Amino acid sequence: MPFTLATWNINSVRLREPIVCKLLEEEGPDILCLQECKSPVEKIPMERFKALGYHHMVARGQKGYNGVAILSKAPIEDMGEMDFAGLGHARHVAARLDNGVVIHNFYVPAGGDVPDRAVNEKFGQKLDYLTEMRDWFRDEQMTRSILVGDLNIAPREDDVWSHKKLLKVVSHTPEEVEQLGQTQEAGAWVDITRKDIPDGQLYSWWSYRARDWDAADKGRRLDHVWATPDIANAGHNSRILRAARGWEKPSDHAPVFATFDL
DNA sequence: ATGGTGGCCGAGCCA
Repeated sequence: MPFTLATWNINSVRLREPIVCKLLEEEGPDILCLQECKSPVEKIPMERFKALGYHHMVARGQKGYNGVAILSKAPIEDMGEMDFAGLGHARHVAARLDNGVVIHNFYVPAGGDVPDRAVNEKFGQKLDYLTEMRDWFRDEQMTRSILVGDLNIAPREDDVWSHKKLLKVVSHTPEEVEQLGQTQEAGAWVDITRKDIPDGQLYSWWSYRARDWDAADKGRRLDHVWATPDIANAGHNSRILRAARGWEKPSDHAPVFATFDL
């Protein structure tokens, strides 16, 4: 049975409840993975999502910051969470579908402004988080798994509006790109979005600070869908719903979709 | 070179 999933950094699930519902109604993914819910789990407006057919949720939350959730039409099993780099943040949760596929939903630390761990502790935490992800994937050797989320890194030159201008900007520095590459390699993860859309500029995030985000189009591809090699061939139909960036009271991220024939 | 916006909560932190 094929299923479609979407991943979306929602920047407050309570404030954005109307556009989460809009996405569920108009696009109807089987699974929606959210990041930056910025809410305790018990305050996520689950009744609204249930009314649209999404009766199941696996989530981790905290007050005001971070938070990840997996919404599903079909039952899912809570597979726990990891707390990398000892941050004590709600940045990961995993769920298993009936077909045995495990979905890992990540919100990797943004890393602050200065790309130097000697002067910016947050940048060091981001690198450490990725290192611990790498070590976990190396030790676990996962199969039948999908990894989605806001990884806060745009790895390719065509994942950003200007490779040259962003080389020293956190999210596209060579150090981060190298670290993300190691994390991806450790689990042999296949970038499904780029498998489906191999060429051309591709973004999932546009800053709130731009005068006209659409016209300026200074985007970055921070949000990712990866799969383990045993199921990577089942992934297809990747797309980024850019229109959602222009919805009422938008998130600064657009949802990323993929379908898996499994 | 700087400041631009937005969300958490109701100041200052985080993105």
